[in-house]
Amino acid sequence: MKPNLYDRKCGSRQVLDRIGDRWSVLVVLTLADGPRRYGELAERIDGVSQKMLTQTLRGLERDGLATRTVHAAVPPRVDYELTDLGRSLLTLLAGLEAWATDHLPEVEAARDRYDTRA
Amino acid sequence: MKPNLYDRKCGSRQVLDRIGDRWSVLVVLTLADGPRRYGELAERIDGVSQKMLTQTLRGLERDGLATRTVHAAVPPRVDYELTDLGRSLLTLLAGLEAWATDHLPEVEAARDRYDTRA
DNA sequence: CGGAATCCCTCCCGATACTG
DNA sequence: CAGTATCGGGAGGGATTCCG
Repeated sequence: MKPNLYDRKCGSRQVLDRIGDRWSVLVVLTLADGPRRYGELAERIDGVSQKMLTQTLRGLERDGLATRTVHAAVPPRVDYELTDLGRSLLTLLAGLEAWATDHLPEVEAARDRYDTRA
Repeated sequence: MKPNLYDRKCGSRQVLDRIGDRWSVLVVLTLADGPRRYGELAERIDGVSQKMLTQTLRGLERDGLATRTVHAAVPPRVDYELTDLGRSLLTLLAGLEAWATDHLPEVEAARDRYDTRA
């Protein structure tokens, strides 16, 4: 049976939920150019709390989109990296990022129109 | 100045937030094949409440992604339809839908592995 | 039929403090 | 440095009721 995105019990909807998560998208995009340390991610992604970053990374790890590598050293060093699966998603997310920046003016114009009229 | 997705004050992030909204994605996909009535949308999208559907449609309308057309008739009839801007986004979202269904088995397998190990 | 308005509650998320 | 643990506020969202 074909996965039905519109059925709330279908797993594909849960996959979409992960994609839809704001932090997941930003984290995956940040991992585009290769492995990153925890601290690097925290620094690059403005506004993310420690808690949400960790939680997001665990989620990505659980879904097989990223790997977590602990280097035995002092101070501790942990690297996160996209898996093949994660990279296959990256392509699509990069498209979304491009769309968001490309069409930002149109969206903002539409909002102004809507708000002033209403 | 180039829009910076990682800056929380940047408008592009707000655009991403709309994309990230679970109901928005489903509504846009449901509008793929042409105009739909309010009731049709409510029926096809499992689990959406009246309130969230209306709220989502208002949001899409505000951002210029969809139009709302009221037909003067009894009983009332309201059609929603994607704009050109909305259709340009549809392409990307359809890609996400395909990814979600295609890679669902891999994601579920990864989850099982993660959960049994932990 | 297609909403708007209200109540109400959950749980998401941020802030803070502590640890290996 | 890279987390975990805990607490509390606030927004998101469901259920219900009423309206044009």
